[in-house]
Amino acid sequence: MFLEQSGNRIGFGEGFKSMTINLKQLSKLLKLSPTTVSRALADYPDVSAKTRARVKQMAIQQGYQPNPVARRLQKGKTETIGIVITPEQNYFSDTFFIDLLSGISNQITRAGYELILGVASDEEHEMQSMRRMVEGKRVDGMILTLIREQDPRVGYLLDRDFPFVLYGRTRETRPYAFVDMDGKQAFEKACTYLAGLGHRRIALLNGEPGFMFPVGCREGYESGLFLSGLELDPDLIREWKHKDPSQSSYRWTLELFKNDNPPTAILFQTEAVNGIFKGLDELDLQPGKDVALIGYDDLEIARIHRPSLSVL
Amino acid sequence: MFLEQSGNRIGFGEGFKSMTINLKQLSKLLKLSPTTVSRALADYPDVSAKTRARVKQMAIQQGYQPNPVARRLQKGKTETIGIVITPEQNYFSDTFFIDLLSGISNQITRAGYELILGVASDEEHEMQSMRRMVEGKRVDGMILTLIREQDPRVGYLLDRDFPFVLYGRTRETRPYAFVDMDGKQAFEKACTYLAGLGHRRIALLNGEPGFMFPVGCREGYESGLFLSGLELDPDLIREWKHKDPSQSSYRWTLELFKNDNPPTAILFQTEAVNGIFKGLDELDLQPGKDVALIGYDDLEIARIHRPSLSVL
DNA sequence: CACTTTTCCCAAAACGTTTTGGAAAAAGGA
DNA sequence: TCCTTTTTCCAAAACGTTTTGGGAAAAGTG
Repeated sequence: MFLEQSGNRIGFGEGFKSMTINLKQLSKLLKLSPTTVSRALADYPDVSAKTRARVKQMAIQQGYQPNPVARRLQKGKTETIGIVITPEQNYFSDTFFIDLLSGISNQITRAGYELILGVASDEEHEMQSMRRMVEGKRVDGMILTLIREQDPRVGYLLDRDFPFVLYGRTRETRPYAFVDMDGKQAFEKACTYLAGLGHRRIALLNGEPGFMFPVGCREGYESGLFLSGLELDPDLIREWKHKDPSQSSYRWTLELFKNDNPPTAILFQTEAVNGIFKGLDELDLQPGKDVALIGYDDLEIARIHRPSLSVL
Repeated sequence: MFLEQSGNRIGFGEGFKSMTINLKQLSKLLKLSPTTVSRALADYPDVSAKTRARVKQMAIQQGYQPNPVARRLQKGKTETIGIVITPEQNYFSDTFFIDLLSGISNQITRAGYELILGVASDEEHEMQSMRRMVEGKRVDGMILTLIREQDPRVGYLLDRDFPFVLYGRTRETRPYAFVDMDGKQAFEKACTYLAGLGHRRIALLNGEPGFMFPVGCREGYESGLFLSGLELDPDLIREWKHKDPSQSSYRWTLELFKNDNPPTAILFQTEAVNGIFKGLDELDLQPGKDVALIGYDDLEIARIHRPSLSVL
């Protein structure tokens, strides 16, 4: 990567002389006390409609915006939510992740809050980045993603009663807020659907343990088999690696078909799609013809992929 | 997407009763004035080595961390850098983007600063999100990405002397700070390299105008042709759409080979890689054999792709 | 009119730091 | 010893807002 630079060095450190107006200045302009102006803008009932209107108009005219830092100090809230993401995250999806971030950011902005971002390269830094936000009193709440089955962050936050939401789930008995996809239901449906089509050898190319989502997917798979009166065959279950979904699922695909009684269908998370297709290609098997495929997760790559996939 | 929730509603809005210690409390503990404690921690020379040590030890023992909000108010700095990203960004790369974010975040954290994130879905929201940060006095400086050839944000920031750095470049005569890749040099090299191998019909599958990077790439391509004594043939230049690199480059690939005198090599940004391969596949052309390919940008997908690419 | 209630406004305190402008004590110099 | 300099500390102000706790004027009530 070639780097260039133009112009003088720019000092972020010097601070920026705000040319914007102050509450005190605004109140002077209006010949009112700062109290009244503040309360007028906050729609308190103890300021007359007339002055409220006058204040608001002047505020707009002067482009007044209360200094968020001062407000936060007084209110004792940071009006900020923290999120720590991991480069690993990207392997799990392509546009999905940024779409998630986008939704979060929009809602947070709408609420007048701010989203501060930490990027951590491994579990240790994840924890460190989160503690910096929490103990440094930099945020009012945390959003956690890429949750592992055993995730010390959740215990940490619960222990100190710090507000948070999980995107995903973990093994923790105490109640907590989370948002997650129901992999169990999806895989159960997919499984019974395939069985209904006559498939008897349905393979599962699952994520490896460590995160929660493979747990649900496996549960759904097993329950789907059971509901369809099929036996579970451990030889038909394989787990791709988080670090390299493509390679590992490619290898497992090859291996699945070394079986004397090979699968006629494969269930998988979309992370594995590339590897599976590569494997089938090498085995001269036509996806959708020789082998039925059902993927899970609405990832962009699934939409682009050819031949097209059944995505649940 | 199925959503679930567990536990009671958690109110981010109530604020969080900090159980951490205060400067005043700490100073009381030390039987010193807040002034002295503050200055001791900041390594001012007007506090004796002995008390400085005592203060620091107690601070660590009590887990004291100065409240960043209060510090910011007093210092008149937000200690915060803003960045606005676009979902579009994701089409331009896969892990590359998060890697960039990661580097930025790490450096910013190291400096004790914070990174606040805005996600904007289009140009209008990009501007709006940036203005919110700048005029709302929420940041000391901005980082801008996905810069367009004509980018009103740059003028806006220059006009009000607000510190910023561009990741990319724009058409603007005033000096400003930026970081960018030298697409021109890369494409020139690639072009002369191919010409050296004997290629006479080198196609360019470039990004469409609107951003700066296709400009540099095209310049490099043209200069490479010139240096190799080749004529520029407009029929060999095509532009993929930002909105849909895969589809558009797929179509252009097909069209390139409808030419009476088709190309023997293609230069492209890696965004186009999927479309090109799909096109060549359909035309029964072997990449690397029937057509030489050189891609640009160190994207993860290029590493995974099979057959492997020459990536510059 | 005298009293109470309502309306409208404001001065002062508070949030938790850092900076300013000394002041007291200790040390040095003659 | 007396004066100057250095060392070490601190009280008060400041950052820009919101909240607290009234207070004065206006409006209602008998």
